[in-house]
Amino acid sequence: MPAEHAILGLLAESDPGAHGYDLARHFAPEEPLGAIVRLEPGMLYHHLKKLDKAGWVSATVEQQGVRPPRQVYQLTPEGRIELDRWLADPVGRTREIRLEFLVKLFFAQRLHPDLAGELVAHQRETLERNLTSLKAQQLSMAAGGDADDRDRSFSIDVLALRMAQTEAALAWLDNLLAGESGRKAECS
Amino acid sequence: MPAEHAILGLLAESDPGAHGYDLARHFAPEEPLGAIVRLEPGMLYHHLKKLDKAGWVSATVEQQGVRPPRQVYQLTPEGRIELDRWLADPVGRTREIRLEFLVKLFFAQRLHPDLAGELVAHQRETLERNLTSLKAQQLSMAAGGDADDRDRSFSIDVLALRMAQTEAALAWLDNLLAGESGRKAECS
DNA sequence: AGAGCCATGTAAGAGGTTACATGATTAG
DNA sequence: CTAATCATGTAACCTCTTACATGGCTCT
Repeated sequence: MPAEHAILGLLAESDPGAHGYDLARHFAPEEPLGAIVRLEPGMLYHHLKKLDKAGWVSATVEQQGVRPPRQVYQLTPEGRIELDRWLADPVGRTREIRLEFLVKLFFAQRLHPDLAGELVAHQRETLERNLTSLKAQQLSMAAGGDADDRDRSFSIDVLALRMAQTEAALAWLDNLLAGESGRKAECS
Repeated sequence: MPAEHAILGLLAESDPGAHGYDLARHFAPEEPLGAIVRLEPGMLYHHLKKLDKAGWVSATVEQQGVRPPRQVYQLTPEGRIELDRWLADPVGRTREIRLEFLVKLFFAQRLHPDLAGELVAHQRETLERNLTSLKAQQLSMAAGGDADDRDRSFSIDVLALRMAQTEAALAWLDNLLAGESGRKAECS
């Protein structure tokens, strides 16, 4: 799922459009995007066909003599709408921060630099809600006595891990916001 | 992969063996194990067949009159060896802590309570190494100047997230160790 | 009488990985 | 001469998800 939106994002940045091989380069492991999402050529071409069928990209064939003809893809207006909707939508679970949110952030900074801060803020709120719910579960876990001691102590450890990971992500988001406004202030 | 080892772990705990439906109960979402790994019945039976073919479990059929016959599975000696090997082996990546390591911890505490602390210590070392490598990448990133500014600043943010998540996991592991030795001291 | 438990599975399909095929061109 | 680049894909193969089929039994 994040891979397809990453493709939409790349097409939004490449003005006359791009063909599969062009896009594949951005998913090489040394590129910033490839360091987050891995995408083999086979899957890339598969996704492009799916996006075409969904009406989010459109292809125009470009003949090239001896090589296979290039399919040059462009973002359609519907595709752009879908991309913007996706970019504004924070991820629901903490574990999705590492992949999907990073991809959103990557493209938000490029396509809507002024709205990237809003994405971060919304993501912060979502994680804050998750943290609250984890705290509630922790309380009910300490009280509720239908499980045996080993089970309860283990469940408490699990909750503690989830809370620690969520808190770490929240702190990172705060640093992001501080860093960005900091850089803005430097320039003014 | 963690699901199959969880099955081995459950069979190690159930003495005369267990059939699929028995095992499935442990993967219900309200059970401590089901809160970590989700496993639908279809996949469970599939895994049991795979484990049988691998020689890690063996099945004996138990007729039941009108209902479909029970396949009662038992852990084989090879299965036990594989389980113990897996239990002693820390996970390589921080993101595997949330799933695979928690399953290891769950069974380590039940099957080898005295070795659980060792697993945690080994996991700590592994994550510590990961953290060192992330720090090195961070340094080379700040120095290396072949990328444009946006790319570099983004890559730095990505590294900062990974470090924050790894540090959170390390702190949680430390609390685990402190908690366990604390509980041991209480009992003595 | 109807819901849900027991106990096994199959079937269909989505999604992903890995490896390969093509065949000229260009760089070391 | 060898290897990589260009540019597309296909094929085989896993894994996982979702949903369903069976059919008697027990609880309310």
